[in-house]
Amino acid sequence: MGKLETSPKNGARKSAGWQAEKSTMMQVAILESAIDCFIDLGYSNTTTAKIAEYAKVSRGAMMHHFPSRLRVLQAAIEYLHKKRLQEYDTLMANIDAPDRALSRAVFYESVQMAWRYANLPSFTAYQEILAASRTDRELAEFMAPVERDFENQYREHAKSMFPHWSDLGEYLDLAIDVVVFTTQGMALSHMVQNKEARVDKMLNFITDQLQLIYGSAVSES
Amino acid sequence: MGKLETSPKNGARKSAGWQAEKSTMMQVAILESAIDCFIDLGYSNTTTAKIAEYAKVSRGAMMHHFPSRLRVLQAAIEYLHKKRLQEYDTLMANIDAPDRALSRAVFYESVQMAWRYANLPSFTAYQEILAASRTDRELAEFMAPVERDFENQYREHAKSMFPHWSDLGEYLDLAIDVVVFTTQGMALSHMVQNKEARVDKMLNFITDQLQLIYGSAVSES
DNA sequence: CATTTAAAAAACAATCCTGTATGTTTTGGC
DNA sequence: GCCAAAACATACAGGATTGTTTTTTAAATG
Repeated sequence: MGKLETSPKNGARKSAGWQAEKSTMMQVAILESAIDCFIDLGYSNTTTAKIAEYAKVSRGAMMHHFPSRLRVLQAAIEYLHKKRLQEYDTLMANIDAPDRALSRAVFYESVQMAWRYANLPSFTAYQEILAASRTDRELAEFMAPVERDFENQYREHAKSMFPHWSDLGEYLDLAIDVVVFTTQGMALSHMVQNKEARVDKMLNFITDQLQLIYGSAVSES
Repeated sequence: MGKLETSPKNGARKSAGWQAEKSTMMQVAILESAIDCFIDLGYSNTTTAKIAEYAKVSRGAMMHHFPSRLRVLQAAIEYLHKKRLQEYDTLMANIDAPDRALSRAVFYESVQMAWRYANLPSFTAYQEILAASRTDRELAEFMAPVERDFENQYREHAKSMFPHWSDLGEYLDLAIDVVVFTTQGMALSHMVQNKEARVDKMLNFITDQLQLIYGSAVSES
C-alpha cells in the first residue's frame, strides 16, 4: 500500500544510478517524515515505527538505511538544519530593500521575516529537539555546533544586510538579540490569549526599538 | 532504605490525625519529586518508577494515593502552579519601591525580578509541561486555565504595582508583553554563547524601553 | 487483645519500543 | 536467463512502562 516507487520509471528504465537514486529518495522521505513526527508527535514520541509509517516504508527498510534510532534522528537533525539555513536565506532574500537605506520599512520587513521564520514548521521541529536536548546530554552535544551555526548565520546576514551599522560597534548585536529573543519568546508562547493582536503590537514596537538602537549607534560614532 | 517516617514520632505518639498527616506528607513528597523529575529528566521521561524513586517511596505506595500516572502528573502540575504563583508574589514583593515612584531603578528591579523568575527551577519544570502540551491534547486542555491564571496574575500585579500607569490605557499591556516575551525567549535559549553578557545588556535595554513606553503613555494622556 | 480496615510492597500481565536475526524480493552485472 | 549482492519485509528477543492484582504490614477501633 503506497510504496514510493516499486519499479523503474518507463522513461529511465535501467538507468545507471537507478538503485542509488531510489535509495536516496527513500532516505529523504524518511528524514522528512522524522521531522513531521517531531512536529506532530513531539521529539520523544517520535518512534522508529512512527517514522516508517509516515514515510510509507517498512520499519525494516528504514533500519537498513539507518541502523539505529539515534542515527535516524541525527540524520534528520542535520537535514533539518540545512533546510532551516536555506529557508532563512530565502525569507531574508525577499526583503525589499533596494537602496540599502535603513528606513523603517526595511527594519519592519526584517522583523516580520524573523517572525515568519519563527512560525515555520521547521522552527517548531527544531524547538522540539532543542527542548529535548536540555535533558539529553548526547543530543545536547550534537546540537551545540548546530546552534553555533545558526547564530553565525544570524550575525553574518545582519552584517551583510546592514554593512554601515555593523561598522558602528556592538549595537548591532543588541539589535539582533532583541529580535531573536522576542520572536522566540512569542513563538513559544502557544497558549497566550489574543496572540495575533499582541504579536502585531510587539513587532511594531521592536521595529521602533531597532531604529532607536541604530540611532544610538550613529550618534556615538 | 530511607523511608519517610516508619512510625509515629515519640512526641506525637498516637496523635489523632497521625495517619492522615503522614499520608499528606507523602503526597507532597511525591508531587515535589514529580516536579524534580520534570527538571532532571524532562516531562516524557518522568515515569512513575522514577517519581517513586525520587520520593523514596515504593511505586505501589504511590499508586495507592494516585491511581494512574496522569493523576500524579495533574496533581503535580496543580501543585507547581500554586508554588509558582507564590514564588512570583514573593519575588515581586521584594522590589524596593518605597515611594511608588516610577523611577528607572524600580523598572530595572522589576525587570530583574522577571528574569529571576524565569530562572527558577519551577519555571523550567513548567516549560517542560508546556512544551509537552503542544502535542498532547489532554494535557493542553488541562493547562489552558492554568496559563490563563498566570496571565491574569501578571496583569493584576502590574496594575497594582503601577496604578497610575494602568489608568493610561493599553500601553501597560505592551510593557508586560515586552518583559514576558523577552525573558521567556532568553530563558529558553539554553545554548547561546555569551549568555550572561547578552542577557545583562538586554535587561538594561528592556528597562529603557519600559521608561519609553511609559513616557508615551503619559504624553498621550 | 483481637479484629477490621487502610496503607504499603511485591508480583504479575499487557503493551510498546528497540535492536537483531532471518527470510524474501529486487537490482545490477555477466 | 542466472547469480551475487543489495534492498526490503517479517519475526523475534529483551527491556521498559503502565495499570492491576495479590500479599504483607501497619494502624485504628471495639
